[in-house]
Amino acid sequence: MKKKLENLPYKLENIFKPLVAVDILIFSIIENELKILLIKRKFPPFENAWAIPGGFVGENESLEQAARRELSEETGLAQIDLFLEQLFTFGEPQRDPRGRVISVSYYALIPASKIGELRAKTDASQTCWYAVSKLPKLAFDHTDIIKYALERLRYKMEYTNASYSLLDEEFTLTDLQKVYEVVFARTFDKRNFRKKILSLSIIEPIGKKVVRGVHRPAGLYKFSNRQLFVKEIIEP
Amino acid sequence: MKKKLENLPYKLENIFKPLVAVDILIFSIIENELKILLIKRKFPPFENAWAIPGGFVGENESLEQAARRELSEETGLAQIDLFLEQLFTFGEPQRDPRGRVISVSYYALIPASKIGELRAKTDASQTCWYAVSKLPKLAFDHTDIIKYALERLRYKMEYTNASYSLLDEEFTLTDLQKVYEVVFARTFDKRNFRKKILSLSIIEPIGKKVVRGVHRPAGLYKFSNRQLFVKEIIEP
DNA sequence: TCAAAAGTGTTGCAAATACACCCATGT
DNA sequence: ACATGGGTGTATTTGCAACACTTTTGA
Repeated sequence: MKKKLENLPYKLENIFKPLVAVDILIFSIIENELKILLIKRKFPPFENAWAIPGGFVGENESLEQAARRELSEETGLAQIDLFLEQLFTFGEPQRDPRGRVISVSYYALIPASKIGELRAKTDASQTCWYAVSKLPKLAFDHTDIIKYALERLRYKMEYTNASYSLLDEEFTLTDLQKVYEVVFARTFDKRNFRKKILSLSIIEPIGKKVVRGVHRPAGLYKFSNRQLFVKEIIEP
Repeated sequence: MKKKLENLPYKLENIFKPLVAVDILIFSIIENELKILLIKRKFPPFENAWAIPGGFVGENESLEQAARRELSEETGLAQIDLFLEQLFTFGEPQRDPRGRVISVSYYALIPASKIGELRAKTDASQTCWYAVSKLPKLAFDHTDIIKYALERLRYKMEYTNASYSLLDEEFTLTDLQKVYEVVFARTFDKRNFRKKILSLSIIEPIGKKVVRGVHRPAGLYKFSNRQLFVKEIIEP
């Protein structure tokens, strides 16, 4: 095979090779707000501006592996069952002053309870969770990327079980409803919400109750399936 | 700015740079079947195997420009109002024996009537339209890519006006229904289909009729908007 | 006994589905 | 006059949206 590859009508080493980066948008619900993890850039370009964390892809890692590595470096989390999905690949020639950079973006959802100490990376002097409704001015085209990610996130939550990744394994129906209310920035009717969620059969009661205040205990539920699951869209 | 970029804690020239290719899945409806344009590879790897057309990204073109260039090279079509959308970026380290290739895939929809002479490219000894239900064995992971594209295409056709790009500017309601029936591989009730499509206000009658056989003439319609248009998913 | 959240059903409306016949045309 | 696809309306079902009160608990 090696031999055959020498007969190409072009030389591989003459083909233009851009830098390839992976950016990761890490979302979580913290204090009843949808927040995203941003870093303050320590080096040019956009030194000191807030930005989506990311890094260059290593020679022997897949794009998703690179995204998981970044996710783990930023949050200390490396679980397999975390929601992580490719978002879009940006490749405008002029988007990065360092030269041609193709940026493959991913977005991840993590439960607030699992966020440990945030780690400062070599290329970040600070790290901060920002509510998506109150973003600072961002480096590159990162504001647009976040806006696009929010559309996708809302859409995903409509027709998949993606919300499993914003909650603990065990949760109450009110917890789940709050997740939807925060992501969609609106309220839902409690009775209708429960009816609908239960009719989808993506969660099931675990038979336990939890007392969380001076009121009636709430039943606990879990997702039947902690992999991404798409409901049927087309009627059979 | 140039000066600042010299103080980086890393050397840009030491960072790994993969090859970046753009693959394009070109769909059209031909003879009542959903077909995709494939090329027979003239050079290794996968010499003589059928594959999705593609090529490397040029130094000064955006990813979408590269996709449009490939589309135009393969089909001779370069219209702006053609449906063209990014599909996914594949980057497994071992997917191409030539070395690390990141492949950004796009998919396009073109009307059968506009397909002219197919052009043979330098890296294709043959070009052929295959029905997606009868694909040959394909190079790389291209079978999976097509499968994924079909899911996206069906989904897009459910909640957008993407079908404008599979039809001529003027079409009958039966033409439109056939497009949906071919893509979803099922039939629809004529009355319900018309009611639904018309209620969406994405097409409008142009007031002309066309006689196409020994039967009553059919009214012609056009899409009100030949850019991608997403219907509202969330109720306000 | 009170405050606070949990839990639970029904009704009306809108949208989707199922379904069958007449119309305009060219031969 | 007939074969062919074009064109149309209604009844039924289903899913969504609006809406309010009782229960359980700890203080």
